[in-house]
Formats: sequence, C-alpha cells, structure tokens
Amino acid sequence: MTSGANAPFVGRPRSEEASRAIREATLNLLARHGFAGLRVDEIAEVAGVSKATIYRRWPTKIHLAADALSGLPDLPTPDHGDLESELVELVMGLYGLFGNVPLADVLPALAAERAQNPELSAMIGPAIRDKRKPFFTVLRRGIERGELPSTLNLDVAVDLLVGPMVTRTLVTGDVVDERYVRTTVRTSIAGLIEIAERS
Amino acid sequence: MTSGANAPFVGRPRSEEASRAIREATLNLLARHGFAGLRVDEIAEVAGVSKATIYRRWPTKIHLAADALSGLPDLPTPDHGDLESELVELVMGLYGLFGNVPLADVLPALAAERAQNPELSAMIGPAIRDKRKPFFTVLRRGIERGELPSTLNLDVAVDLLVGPMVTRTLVTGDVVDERYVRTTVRTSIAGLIEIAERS
DNA sequence: GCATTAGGAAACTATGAGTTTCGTTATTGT
DNA sequence: ACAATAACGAAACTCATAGTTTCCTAATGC
Repeated sequence: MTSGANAPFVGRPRSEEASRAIREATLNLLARHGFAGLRVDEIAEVAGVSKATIYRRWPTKIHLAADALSGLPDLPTPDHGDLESELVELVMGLYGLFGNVPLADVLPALAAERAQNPELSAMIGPAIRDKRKPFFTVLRRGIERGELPSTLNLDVAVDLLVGPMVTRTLVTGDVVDERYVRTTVRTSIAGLIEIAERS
Repeated sequence: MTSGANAPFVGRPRSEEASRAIREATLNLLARHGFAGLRVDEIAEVAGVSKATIYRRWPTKIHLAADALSGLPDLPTPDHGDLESELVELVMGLYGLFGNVPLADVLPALAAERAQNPELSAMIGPAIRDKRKPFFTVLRRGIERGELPSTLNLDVAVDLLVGPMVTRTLVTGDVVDERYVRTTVRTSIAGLIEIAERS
C-alpha cells in the first residue's frame, strides 16, 4: 500500500479532483482512440496531471481503463409492463455502451488480460455484474407478473439474452439492430418458458 | 505485391517450409503465452527463421496470428442422430478451441482491431465462418429429420447456441461446463422451435 | 517548523514491433 | 557458365510507448 485511505492522514492528501479528471480523460480518449490507441502520456496531458500522479493511483493502463469503465453509469431499468420490450431495450442499451465507449474495444482487452491477472479480474467482476443487474430486476418482475416461471435460472437467462449480441459484436462482427435483438430476445424468452415448465 | 505467385518465377522462390514453421511456431507460442505475450522475435527463433522472412509474408503480428488461426482444423461434424447432443458437442468443441489456442485471448485482440482495419476483418471472416459451418450442417440435418421447423433462421440459431458460451468466456469470465452448455442449448432449441412454429 | 506524502516536470529504462542493410543462396532465362 | 532476380539469415537499427525515477515544490498533521 502506498498510502491507503485507512491509516490516519499523514502528509499531503491525494487530490480527488485529479483522480476525477484522470478517469474522465481516460473515458474520452478511450472513446476516441480505442484501447490500443490509448496513451498514458495523452491521458496525463488531457487531465492536466503528471504521469507520476496516474501511476501513483493505478498500477497499469489496464487497471486504469477498467476502473474508469466501472464508473460508467448503469443502464436505467425500463418499466413499461411489457417484458419483451423491456429486455430488448436493455440489450440495445448494452449494445450502445459497447459502441460508444467503446466497450467492444476495451472488454476484449480486459478479457484477454483477465486470464493472466486475477487481481484485475476481481476488479472488473463487480462492474460487469452491475451492468447485468437491471436484467435481473426486469426478469424478476416478469416472474411476479406471471410472465415467466418462478423456477427460471436468472444467470442462464441473462447469458441467453445478451449472448447473441455479444457474439456478433466481439466475434463475427456482424451488425446488431433492433430487429435482430427482438428476434433473439423473443426466442430466448420462449425457450426459457418452455424449458422451465417442462421440469 | 512483393512477389506474387502469379508472375512467372523470377529469383529464389519462397520456402513453403519456412511459412509452415512460422505458422506452427505462432500457434504454439500463442497457446503458451497468449496474444499479448506473443513476441515476433521468439516466433522467428522457434521457427528457425529470420524476422525479415516473417515480415516478408505478413505485414503485422495480428495478420500472422489471424492467418495461423485460420489454419486451425475445423470442428468435426458429429452425427449420432440426436440433435441436442450434437449441438452440445459442437459448442463444447468450440469452447475447447477457445481454451487451447487460446482463442479467448486472440479473438478479442482481433475483434478490437477489426473495427480499425477492414483488410484484417476480411481476412478473419472466412475463418470464423468455417468454424460455424458444422453448426449449419447439424441444424440442416435436424430440419430434414423434422426435429426443427424449416423456417428456422440458421444464423440467428447459431448465435443463440454459441452466444452464452462466448459471453461467459469473453465477458463475465464464468466457468463453462457441459451441464451449463446442455442447459443453454436445450433452451435455445426449445425457443427456436416455439417461435418458428408461431409464425 | 518538522515529518511526511502528493504533485509537476522531465529525464530515464525497457521492451517489442517493424525496417533496413548486407552478404549469401536458390532459381529462371539465355 | 553467367546474368538477373528475389529470398534468406543475421544483426543493427528506428520508433513508440509503458512504466520508473529523480528532484524540487506544495499541502497537510502534529
């Protein structure tokens, strides 16, 4: 530990403003250049901060990117009574994140590192879980309304719902539009109902 | 074009053996160190070749990795009469590729580059399509046997089948085992049947 | 005011991708 | 045989960038 917010204050405190500016600059540059084109020197420059300040807070560029992404706002939880529409909206929202940040660029880099780096993995886990949270909320409401069986495995359900979009984005590179998402979501729901009722 | 296999031979021909050795070394080192840890110098050393020889054939490390991956054997097409088992086998086979090569490491890197590099994208496309081909074969046989409706959208079906596995591997980092795959495959099939029949 | 830690600036190290040079070797055409 | 051509290995090279270090200054608690 370099300082730790725990031990009683000694010395000059870290500037929270600097941390904020660094995270913000990281997100901006990430969106503009992608992860491969993200340069720490440039982050420092844009944030109006020295590189040393950055490395005092985050051990590597990847940690920084992961942390900045964690600060991204979560998806709003839709609530208009129609399960399918709500889920389509969520998947499209997630896809929007992929395209804007661009997560489609960073997530892969993180995924690649994760295998080698458990600490980083632990850092990302919560952020990813947060992004999935609205799905759980919507699915649970669907169960309460009787649109979905109560025996549903929520984790599997979310994987099924977002899986096709993720595959197109990260693997095949095919286009994802609302029509496509509607199809996959509708199919997933039908399968989930069918299987849950069978058992 | 540097030489081109088209123009009438002039000068010393390229060694096919060298190309082979380079591709082989690339796959081995990829499996051992992942894409980030892949060093072109090391490839040259292991292949018993000079770096110049590598760069005479492939413009960048990514092109080389993509090409080496393209040469990976396609998945064998299972044929034991049970659609669900065949599909589970295929998804698990694909997952095995992800783990061994490790594709889970390279694919993301490629996906990240693809957006910036159309030429590379064109190079990878066919290889990915090849990996999906056995799925189409199995699904078509399922239709012929009457296990699946003939109105099925095959592309959507494959995305649905592999999507959950891909998501766990590249995004959440969760474990993928046969039990999980069986669940997602079974659910996808049920949904596909239900929806296709509805329309 | 003293100890301690953060901050900026800038020089620095290390690594690895991609290039270039050069002397050598395999091939085709005459 | 010999000229022309292009690939080969070896090794030196350039260049970009991540991460470190140094040095001096600024802010905080005691």
